[in-house]
Amino acid sequence: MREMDKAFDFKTAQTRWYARWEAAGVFTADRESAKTPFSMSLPPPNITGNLHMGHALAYTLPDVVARLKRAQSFDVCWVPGVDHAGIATQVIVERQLKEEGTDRHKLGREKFLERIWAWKAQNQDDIENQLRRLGASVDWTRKRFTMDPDLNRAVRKVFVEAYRQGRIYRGPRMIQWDPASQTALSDLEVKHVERHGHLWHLNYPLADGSGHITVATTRPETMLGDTAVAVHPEDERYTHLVGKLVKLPLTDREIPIVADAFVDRDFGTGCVKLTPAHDPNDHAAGLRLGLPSLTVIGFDAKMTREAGAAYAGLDRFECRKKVVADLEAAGLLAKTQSHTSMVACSDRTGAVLEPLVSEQWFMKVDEAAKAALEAVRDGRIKFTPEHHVAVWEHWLTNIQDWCISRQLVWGHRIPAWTCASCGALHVELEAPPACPGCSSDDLVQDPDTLDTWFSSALWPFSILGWPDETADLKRYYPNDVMCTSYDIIFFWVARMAMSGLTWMKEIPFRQVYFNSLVRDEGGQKMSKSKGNVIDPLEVMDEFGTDALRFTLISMSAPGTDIALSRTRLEGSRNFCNKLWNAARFVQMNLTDDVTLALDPEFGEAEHWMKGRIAETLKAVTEALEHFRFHEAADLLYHLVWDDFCATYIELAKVNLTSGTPAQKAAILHFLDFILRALHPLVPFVTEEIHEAVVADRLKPGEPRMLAQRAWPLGDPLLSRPGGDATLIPRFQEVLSAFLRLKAENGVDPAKRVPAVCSVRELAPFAEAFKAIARLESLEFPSGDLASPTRAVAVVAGGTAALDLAGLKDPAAEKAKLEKEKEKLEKELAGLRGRLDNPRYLEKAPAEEVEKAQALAAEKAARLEQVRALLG
RNA sequence: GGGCGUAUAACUCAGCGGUAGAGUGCUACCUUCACACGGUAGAAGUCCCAGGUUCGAAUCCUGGUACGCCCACCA
Repeated sequence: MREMDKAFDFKTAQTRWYARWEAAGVFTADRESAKTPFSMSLPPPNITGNLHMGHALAYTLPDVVARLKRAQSFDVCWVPGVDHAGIATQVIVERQLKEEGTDRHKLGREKFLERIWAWKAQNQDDIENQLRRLGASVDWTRKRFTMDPDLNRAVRKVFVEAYRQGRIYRGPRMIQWDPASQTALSDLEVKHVERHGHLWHLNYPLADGSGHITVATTRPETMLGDTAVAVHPEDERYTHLVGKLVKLPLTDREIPIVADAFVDRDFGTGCVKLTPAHDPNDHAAGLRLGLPSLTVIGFDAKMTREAGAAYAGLDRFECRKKVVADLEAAGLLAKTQSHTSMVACSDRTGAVLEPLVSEQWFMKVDEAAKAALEAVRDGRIKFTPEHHVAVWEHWLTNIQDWCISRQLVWGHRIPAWTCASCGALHVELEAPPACPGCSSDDLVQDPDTLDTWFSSALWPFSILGWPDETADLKRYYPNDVMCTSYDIIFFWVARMAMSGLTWMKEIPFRQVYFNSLVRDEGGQKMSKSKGNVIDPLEVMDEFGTDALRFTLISMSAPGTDIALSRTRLEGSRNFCNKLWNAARFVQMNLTDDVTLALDPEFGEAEHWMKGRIAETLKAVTEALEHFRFHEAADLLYHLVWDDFCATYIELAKVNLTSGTPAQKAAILHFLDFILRALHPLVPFVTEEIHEAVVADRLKPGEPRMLAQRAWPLGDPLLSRPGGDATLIPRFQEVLSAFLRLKAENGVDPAKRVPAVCSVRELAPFAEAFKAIARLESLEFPSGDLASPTRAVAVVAGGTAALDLAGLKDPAAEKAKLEKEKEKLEKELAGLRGRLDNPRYLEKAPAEEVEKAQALAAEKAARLEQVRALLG
């Protein structure tokens, strides 16, 4: 048996074990198994980067669940994978090309794609290895990439079916255009950012020369594309002008003044310029009123020829300056106000978006949204924490059609072909050899790709082999649990629900657990620009993976964000080390004949420890099954530190060093229970200890690796009858009293003094008292212990005292007793107040009253002792 | 403009109807034969404010206040 080091060396442990688990197939699901299946899908990380702290949390929590379920004898299928991350990936590779002095247009579509695939291969390996370092117990034999050929087949299948059903359509519509990445975006990819700008008041002269009308705008450059000015139909200030024409400044056009109820009379001047080509509101109004649309800004965010010779080719923001200057020069700038507004920006590139009309593909989602709403309302899908339901309801009831086409190269290519000769559009699973209409073979595939989330939406079933009816699909769909971050509830969770219900006719998962967001020590969101990012890879190097996991788990109270701090990480590392050293101490004292096959011998301490483990295991199981990870971590922390290390091992030291094999077997069993209970949370340190201490002492037939051992809840040993559960807490109180008396009287803790105690039931613990509190002797006499040389403390059921002779500090003792008396009197007064209230006695549950009475009796007894000692 | 969340010890957070808790930090002491990534003892809280429900409220309700987040086309 290997000797254990003085401190837990996590670096070697965490590289050794994952490879062994994986090689032994511990994480491989078995579709032939007779066990009950339990399935999850890993939210696929983007191939664009390293694991960040959000991933660490989002993958640790389901790993706890997976390891628990595996131990509870479920056939766990947790499928991992990575996401191609359309825009993000393309932006990164394009940036690399730029550094090399080239770009994707020079390279050409095919070469560019090759380049991205090569980059992807490297990154995928990296991120997969980072997942392994984290300990994520996923089934690598089933790993997927969102652009794998069979996932592409699923995407094409959905696209073609949806098109045939009329759920997918193509058409010119106003979309949000990102000039930086040169693609359309969906509404979800738009972030509204507060920007300080101006509100310019512009005078538009009336064509008949009878004055002017003043409009207010934040985007003066768009005035070059105005096709009307709108006022509210009931705005008396302007009704007389409706129908008149104004002369649009800086152009030679005349445009009408129209009335529409969408105008807010109280904003600006109450007159709004209408630019149907460049504003979603104006676009809608233009359609309502039959106004022409004039595109003055192009896809490159530069002004078009339509903007006029003076402005064509200018960047939109340059043009803004020029338009303002020109209007001012013409005396038409009435006022410039500073103004703060929410500007639509790309979530990905940060660029200011341009609303533009263009030909795009859209998906109708109203029906699917209803189904998804229904599934949550009727409880088929449950959310933890539940408050996310409100957000879900709001978004899905106001959902708009989804713009799914992207003008990107990296992604699933849209399976649509246009005939170059007859112009017919064909949406097919495979490229048609010739146009079914005119037989021309000159078919051109749509160059666009699909929104990344289109393939993500199919993830829970596409990874199991859909559209084929595979055995995996039958067994593992729907998933039991989906653990993910709430910031992608719309992007991903809602869309998975909608597509699952549409294509599988069945929910994709029964339970969604939304994990928290990880923030920095001060509660700030981590971001590169703030420089407060804590890198999980570095944390794993410095504190160990187990410490990182334990910290995240212990801070994962549902519904609150996590402020990750160094001190918490240190605390978790210390905890792992504490466990390690307790195990090391046990191991040092075990002889080869001590095994888990021995029938252990229980004394009072063992009965108590057994009870503590049994209670804790029950509570931990309950907590984990309800996603109260922090509660499980807290319970186990105290079980290990307070109960096992501080109390039990101290009491068992005699047995441990000189006991019989049967007595030592009890200790071994307890350590074994603790390792099994902690393994889902801190797999590396527990496996390492298991190897060093337990693996050679297992019962015949038990798996040698902890990762394969069973969850210990319900083990017969934990319900062995016997023992007085109150004895150990009373022992602890008396022990603590002895130690305190030494401290209070300024006695060196190492000085051995004679002691007495009136609680005679504790006599069997005399040796433990003497060893731990370092007493010279300990008697359990009957009668009054008080004496001038004794320092006395009141404990439950009696008194405990040290014979200090000249060392006693009477003043300190008196002060202490006075303080205790005050406290007891106050507590007793509170209890009496309650118990003397007839309405309390009448209305409170009997159980409560009894508890209060017992407590009052105990306090009264103590108070009496204290008073007696004070004389 | 809507919606959600959070306010508890110096810090970070649990608890959420029946004697105020943890970790870290702080003070004093301890090189006790598993662990100084340790041990012992201790100090430390009008549980944001104001009302209400209740025998009883940090916990439930109402209204404030302060932060944080999400959604939304007011030019």
